[in-house]
Amino acid sequence: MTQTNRDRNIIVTVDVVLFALHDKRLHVVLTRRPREPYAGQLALPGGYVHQQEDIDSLAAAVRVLRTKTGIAPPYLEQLYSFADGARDPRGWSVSLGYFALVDESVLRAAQSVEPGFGFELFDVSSVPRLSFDHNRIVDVALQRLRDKSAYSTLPCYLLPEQFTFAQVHETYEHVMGVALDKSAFRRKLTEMDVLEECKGQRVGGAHRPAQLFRVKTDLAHRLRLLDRPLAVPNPDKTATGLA
Amino acid sequence: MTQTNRDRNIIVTVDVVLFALHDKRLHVVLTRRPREPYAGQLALPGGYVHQQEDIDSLAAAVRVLRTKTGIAPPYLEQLYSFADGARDPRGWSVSLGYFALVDESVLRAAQSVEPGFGFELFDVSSVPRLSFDHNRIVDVALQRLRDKSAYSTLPCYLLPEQFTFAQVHETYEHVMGVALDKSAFRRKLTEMDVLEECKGQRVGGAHRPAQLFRVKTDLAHRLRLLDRPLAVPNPDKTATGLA
DNA sequence: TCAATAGTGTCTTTTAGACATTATGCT
DNA sequence: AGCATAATGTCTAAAAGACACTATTGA
Repeated sequence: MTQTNRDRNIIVTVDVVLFALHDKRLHVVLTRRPREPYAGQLALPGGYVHQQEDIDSLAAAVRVLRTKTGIAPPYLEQLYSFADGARDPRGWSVSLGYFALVDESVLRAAQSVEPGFGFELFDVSSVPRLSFDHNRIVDVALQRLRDKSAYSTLPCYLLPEQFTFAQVHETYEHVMGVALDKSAFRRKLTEMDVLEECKGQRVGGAHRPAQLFRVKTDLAHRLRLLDRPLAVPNPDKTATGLA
Repeated sequence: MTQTNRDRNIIVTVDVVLFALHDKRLHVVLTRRPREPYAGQLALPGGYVHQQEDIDSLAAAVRVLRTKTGIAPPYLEQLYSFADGARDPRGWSVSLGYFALVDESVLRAAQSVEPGFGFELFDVSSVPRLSFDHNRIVDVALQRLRDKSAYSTLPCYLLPEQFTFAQVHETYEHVMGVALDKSAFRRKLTEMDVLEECKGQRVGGAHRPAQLFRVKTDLAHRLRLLDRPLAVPNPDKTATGLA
């Protein structure tokens, strides 16, 4: 009933699945492991919980992400915990999984600041084999992101501060992997009253310029839930390039 | 970057929030702590992960629940992980939180088998002060149960194998804390095609007997998600006795 | 004036909310 | 018979789905 002496320490880490859009496709941020096990292999940014520094697991996730990638994401939430005796060759271990979203520009800023460390971006539809059970963690995160996007403003965290309606629309389509009716989508977002116009306009080439929006300041950095999920069209219409 | 020697072991436990209906109200199963810290105080059924016995955290939750309460719930899922340096006086700790649902009859069976151990049932609307951060864990579990009930067949796990339509209806109302239109609710469940008739009837007193149903066998013990949440009526109609 | 994208309008279909009505058994 | 609960039907209102249409710019 009590913890016996023959039990080694249980390893406790945090691992973060950080998503961003790149080339209109959802990508994951990965790092190379600096040491054994899996030295040199790709893995999620992660590391041990430091009892002295980290007041809780969220703080640990923030610290690890900052240390390994230089990124401080505006959205970071606990995903799931992966805990068993087989996922780490060193013994029974717990990974406190987090998932995070950033706008691509934040990535570029971070990458230039710390050129030695570095991280790599991978399209979620072609993530290579990762260390430990990190492929599974990515899968769970992807699932969660897709599910939650259907009934929340979560995908807005993948956008820069100002964006056009077309961009939000596109972002939802890329994240959810389906085509969404432009009109219905706009109606929904308008009724929900989550966006506000920026008075500046912007041209998308040689055509009619689009209105810029931002997430309403009073609910910026607050996730807004829908009363029902976004309607997904009936048959097999899929967003460009995604299934 | 690596785990230093001055770090004590991180404590890793599982704690289970087990819900059941009793007297038409949602209750939580609590136990008394056999030793320090909080000896004799109420707490969630929980305990250390045993590296030798538990292949993963789910197995640990099952074992702990069986050991402490004699109950093997049909529904058990990971809830959230609570991990910080302050929740346990012994040091930095991780609680892998699970939440579970059972039909009341399972409780009665367990309680009579093991009269020494025992657990206590508390109405969720009047849970006393608990050990550690267990009140918070209960709150999170309640929230999750309510949220998930709105778009799934989760509350069916609170019912016995056979039940009437009125019982499912009532159960949803008690769990969600709102009155649901009987007709619309029935329509929804019928369209979803999750229930099947049992050929036996049953009397509810001196009146027309109700048809008994069970969850369709092909999806028994499988959670079924709705494409949209259950409609909650417009204004302030609340279920009997709940807000 | 044309190409190309932004943004709006409108019709149809579906689903939900409200509530009336019928059904069935017991005493 | 009459009551109490079970079960169904119907009307209305509100969303969603589909898609056509208008608007606005630069070339």
